[in-house]
Amino acid sequence: MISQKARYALRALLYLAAKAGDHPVQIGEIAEAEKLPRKFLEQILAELKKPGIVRSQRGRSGGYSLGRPAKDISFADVLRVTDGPLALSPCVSVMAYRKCDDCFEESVCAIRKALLAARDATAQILESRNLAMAAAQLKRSGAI
Amino acid sequence: MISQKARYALRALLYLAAKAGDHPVQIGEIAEAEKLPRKFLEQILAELKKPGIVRSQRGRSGGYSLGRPAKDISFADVLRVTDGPLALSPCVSVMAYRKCDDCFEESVCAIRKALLAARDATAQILESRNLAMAAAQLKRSGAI
DNA sequence: TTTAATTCCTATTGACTTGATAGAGATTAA
DNA sequence: TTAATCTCTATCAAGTCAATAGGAATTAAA
Repeated sequence: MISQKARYALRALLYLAAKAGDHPVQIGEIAEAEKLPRKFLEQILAELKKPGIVRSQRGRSGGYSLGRPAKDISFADVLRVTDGPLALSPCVSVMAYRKCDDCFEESVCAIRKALLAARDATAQILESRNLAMAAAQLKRSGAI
Repeated sequence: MISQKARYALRALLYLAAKAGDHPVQIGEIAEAEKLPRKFLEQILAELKKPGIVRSQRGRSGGYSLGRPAKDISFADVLRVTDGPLALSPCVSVMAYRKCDDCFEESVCAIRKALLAARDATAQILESRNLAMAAAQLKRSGAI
């Protein structure tokens, strides 16, 4: 299951993607519109800022905007920030590989082989879905 | 990521699948062979017993064996017991559907659509891999 | 120059989950 | 009868999750 943090992040980002104006959006507006806990959202946006998924403008009339085009921000990008690797085991993570603590011999591990296939399938989907697609979907269904 | 419990469960089950004798295997043997914490393994096998993944024989010369043919125990079956639903959100879980707490309108949720596709991809893989395949793999690679 | 509005940073907290450990009870073959 | 096993319940420390809090830094506008 994804974390609450991930849900909040995705909703905030979708809001930014749907708005897509020229000037930044204030955190208060996002929190109110999407009914997100404001202070928690601050932390989340701070994390999203590090890898450049959002960028911020400080001071009066500051706010947040997407760090790059919505079509270049995938669900995988977001979930990796909020929830860590997509993989079901560190030994099959592409972005954050690590040997399992008690692994005997990775190359013959039957568990690993199944988890690797699962990772590839999940990543293929989540990397192919981006914020632009999701925002367009929302518009089509009249939710915005 | 899968839990430690899931790893232990899979290793114990693979041990049973590879052994595949007629009489049950004692928990002490499994724990020692696979280097698993014995008392923790007890709890795990108890959980696997409820849905019939393993069955047990009590008393002297008792032990555990697979509850059905290894080819009929998928990775998905095991992970659902140890780690809960495969889905990334309750609203896309097939085996344990639940509406998200703060969901506005499920049918137009853009997040849900992506997570649903991810679930299907993951489930397709994990339901198609079973203990018999994994055990055969181990034998082929000479690990047993 | 001041002020007000905003993001930024760090600490804290309660509830829950994880990964065990412990010990006694129930069952059964020898 | 006994010894070897599974069964059940309780407990625990450490970590994670989902927030909340308060003030510092920054900037546009008055």
